[in-house]
Amino acid sequence: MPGHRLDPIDRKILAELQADGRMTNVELAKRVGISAPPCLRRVRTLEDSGYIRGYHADVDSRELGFEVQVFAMVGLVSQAEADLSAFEGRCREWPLVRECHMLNGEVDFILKCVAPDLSTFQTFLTEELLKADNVASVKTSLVIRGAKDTPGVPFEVLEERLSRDA
Amino acid sequence: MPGHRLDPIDRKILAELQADGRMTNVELAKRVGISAPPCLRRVRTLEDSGYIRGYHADVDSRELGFEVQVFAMVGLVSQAEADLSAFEGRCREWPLVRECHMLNGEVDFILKCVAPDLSTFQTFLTEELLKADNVASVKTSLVIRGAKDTPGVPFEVLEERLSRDA
DNA sequence: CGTGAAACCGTCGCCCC
DNA sequence: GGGGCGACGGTTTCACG
Repeated sequence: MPGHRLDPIDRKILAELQADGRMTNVELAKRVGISAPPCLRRVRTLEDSGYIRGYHADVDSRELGFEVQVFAMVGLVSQAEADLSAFEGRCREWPLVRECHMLNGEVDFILKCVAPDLSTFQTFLTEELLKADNVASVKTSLVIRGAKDTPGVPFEVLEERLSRDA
Repeated sequence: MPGHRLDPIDRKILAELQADGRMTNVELAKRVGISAPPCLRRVRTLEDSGYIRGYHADVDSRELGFEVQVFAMVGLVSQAEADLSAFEGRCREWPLVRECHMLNGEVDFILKCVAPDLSTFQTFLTEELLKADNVASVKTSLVIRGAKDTPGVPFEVLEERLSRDA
């Protein structure tokens, strides 16, 4: 249900499951201060209403052999809606592209890519991305090192804002 | 090559837990073709050795009230290592900054930020980021819409590469 | 890596406010 | 409406072969 506001217990549940997605329900219930059955009911409701999209193990991509991470700024020839959608669809099919966001300003899209090595990425760049329909320009920036990569959302900011508005 | 210490069962475990981090151990064991106890031992080993950094619920930030997502390109005055580290440390303390990557090329850092609304972000931009020590320039791009945001790593690419090298 | 057993947990029905 | 209690079945997690 859109617009349904969450109470403080729901927000605590989301914050706890974001921090540790494998927490048992009894541990979660203890932390949010209710007993297990109603806690599980709340979690199911949050899942069904879309607040929780899923649960994922956070895998270390570098240790697994993905040593290259690249941001690519893409400009298109045509910005007609059908052409934007077509490009987005292509991005969804490329496994090396992990994120694709449409931006305002001079560039049309930003892509976050990973690859096992530079030559794999360059093959993708020259053979796939640059040859794709409607692509006018691509500027790539290699990630030299990662300084912060926090999954999820800052609940502290949300709580602060809610208490300020109250 | 990294990833070589992992056998096919370990890689299957990682792929399954990345797709569904709350999968029960018995279900996971069934999918990878071994019984539950050794499967759990493998998972613990993968956690301890850093291949699995953690488990997180994937929370819908927009539905929670974070309606603004921004990429910020930051140029610094000094690129001396101490100054780079100092800036990275500041990014880690800003809750609105979810990711901070050091790049090659004309810009020094790319930041991915979220905020409840534009005015919250603009306050952060003008009062925090632009006033921070050593910051020379900041160019921001608002995310108009997200087209793809896949957590994790493309295991398909890894498997293809391993079989090609074999 | 597999088997068995014990402790724990997820889940349901029912009762309460 | 949401929260608590109790019980059943499945799961986690040992020790051992």
